Amino acid sequence: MQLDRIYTGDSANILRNKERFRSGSVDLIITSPPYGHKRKHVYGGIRPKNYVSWFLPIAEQLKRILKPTGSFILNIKEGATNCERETYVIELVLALRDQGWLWIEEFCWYKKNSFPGKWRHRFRDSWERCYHFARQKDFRMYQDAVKVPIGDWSNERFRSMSQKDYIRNVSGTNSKMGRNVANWLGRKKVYPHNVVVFEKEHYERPPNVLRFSTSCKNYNHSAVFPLELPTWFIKLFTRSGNVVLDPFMGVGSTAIAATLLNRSYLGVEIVPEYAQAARRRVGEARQLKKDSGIIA
Amino acid sequence: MQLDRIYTGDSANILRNKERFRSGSVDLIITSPPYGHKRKHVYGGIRPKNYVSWFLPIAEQLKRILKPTGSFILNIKEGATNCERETYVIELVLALRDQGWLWIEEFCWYKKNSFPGKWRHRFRDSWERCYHFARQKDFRMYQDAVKVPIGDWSNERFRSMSQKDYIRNVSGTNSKMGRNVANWLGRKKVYPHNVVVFEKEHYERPPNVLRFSTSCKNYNHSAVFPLELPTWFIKLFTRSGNVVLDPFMGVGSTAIAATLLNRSYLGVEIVPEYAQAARRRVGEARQLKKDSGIIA
DNA sequence: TAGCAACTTGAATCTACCG
DNA sequence: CCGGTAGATTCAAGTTGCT
Repeated sequence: MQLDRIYTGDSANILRNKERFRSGSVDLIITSPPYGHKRKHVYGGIRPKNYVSWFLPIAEQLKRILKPTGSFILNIKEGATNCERETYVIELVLALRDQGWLWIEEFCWYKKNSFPGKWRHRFRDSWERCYHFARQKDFRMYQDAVKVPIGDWSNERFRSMSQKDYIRNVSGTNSKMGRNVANWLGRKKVYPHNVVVFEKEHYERPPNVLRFSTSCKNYNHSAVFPLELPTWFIKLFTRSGNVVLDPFMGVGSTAIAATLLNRSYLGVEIVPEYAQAARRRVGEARQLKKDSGIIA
Repeated sequence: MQLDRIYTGDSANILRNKERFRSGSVDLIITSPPYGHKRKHVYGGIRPKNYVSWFLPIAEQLKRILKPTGSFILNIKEGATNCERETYVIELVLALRDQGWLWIEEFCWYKKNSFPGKWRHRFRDSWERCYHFARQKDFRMYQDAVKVPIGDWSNERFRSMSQKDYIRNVSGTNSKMGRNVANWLGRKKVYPHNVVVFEKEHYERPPNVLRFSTSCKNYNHSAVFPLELPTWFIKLFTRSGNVVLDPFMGVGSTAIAATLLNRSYLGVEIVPEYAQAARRRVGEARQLKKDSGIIA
């Protein structure tokens, strides 16, 4: 099996190739498939009512290719037809469970820069679903990899600790949750919570809500996701040297993120122009990394 | 039918009373029912596997009581069992559609003050679902009532990118939306479809992500939602003098919000102590409004 | 004063093993 | 092989001090 390749073709066919995509060989699948659309000319253009039956055979192959301890991240959002939200996405979740996938989580990707809405009965659609599926309960998850530095507040706060900071404060409900500020003393890194400052930009990243800017450069492709999105999940679910697969690669964000993080990638893209753009962009990213001497 | 009353009792029974809850009499139903729970001591404690069949008869009555042009807002979030998310919430959505409801929208309530936190295979849950259902396509919606000044919108949107970048980005897409935004950049005005013009001011249509903090004063109730949540939906879907129903009233947030906005309310609460607390809190709110001379 | 910034630990459930 | 039990695993509708 060759790594770091982007195949031009239809995932519904090409994923069945057991030499190119060997069973149990991939650590993470992350993808944003074509969404169901009423209008045929939009990218992909699977009809909502056919969506589940179109996706299931592909998911069957993905299950074969994924390592038993791997994860599958599916970025998707149903549209609205005739005033109603489509149901194919939630039907797909139930169908994937029937196929043997475990539905672990639904992350909310809150899109900071969503376009304004223009509908009388509907607001701007400013979030998408990122489903996390796994093959078995003990999938790999590297939570420490997404820790962030503790805030500057801690210096001041820890200097003047009050009596109450040293005792455990339990909530008034019977939830048994509590906090003890003294336990945070000396901590360098913390789990992601609300506002993360990164290169002077503020990103919000509470546990299962992700807030990134949408991509600035969209390469004439209507569904590019920002690098931060695959980056976050690649850090969370893989380690250096692991393999990441995107069966609907588009212009290659997943492959670029994987490359910058020293992971290998595999991709499939049906539109030749997109596949070509993806290969070029990955090459540029690899060069950039080499030039800058970054060893992640 | 008497208005501004909170009945102590079980919604599964009491909503069938056609004198207390007359057919087609309510403009908005907003509620946060007990979630499915494994733990018995938690409020409500309906088992996930029984949830849909428990809820459907109640929803049938809600459909009877709601005006044809009214809306039903359901705040809920599934938990996790044995490493997987429960499926009863998405099954409920499909079942409610079968019952004749239109699924209009799913708002994301992003709890911006949620704790960080993690378990071996899971981060802390920091968002909940707010489903919007309606009986028919032409439900009432007063978007002006929740408008946001356009200044905030442009500031936030362009904080992280230059306007030139934005034009370049947007004009690369084939979407019509892109041209609208590009136009807007040049003229500082947007098509009226994108922006609400109200008293000569331009307002953005809000997104379908709501950012409210969870309530901190819990009144011995483990699941109080913040006043902002019912307030926002009451403004959006009702006018002064309309009637709002909460069949799982808890300590009365919905009734308080309705009172402060000069709407009438109806409520049902099964726990006598909560019902009593709700009546007391509504009375306090009414008094407060009178004292301060606010006429909303 | 408003806003910010941070996990813990008990209990229910699951599983593996033993009688 | 089945059922019961002990040990392991999983999950949680949160607040509040400080600047």
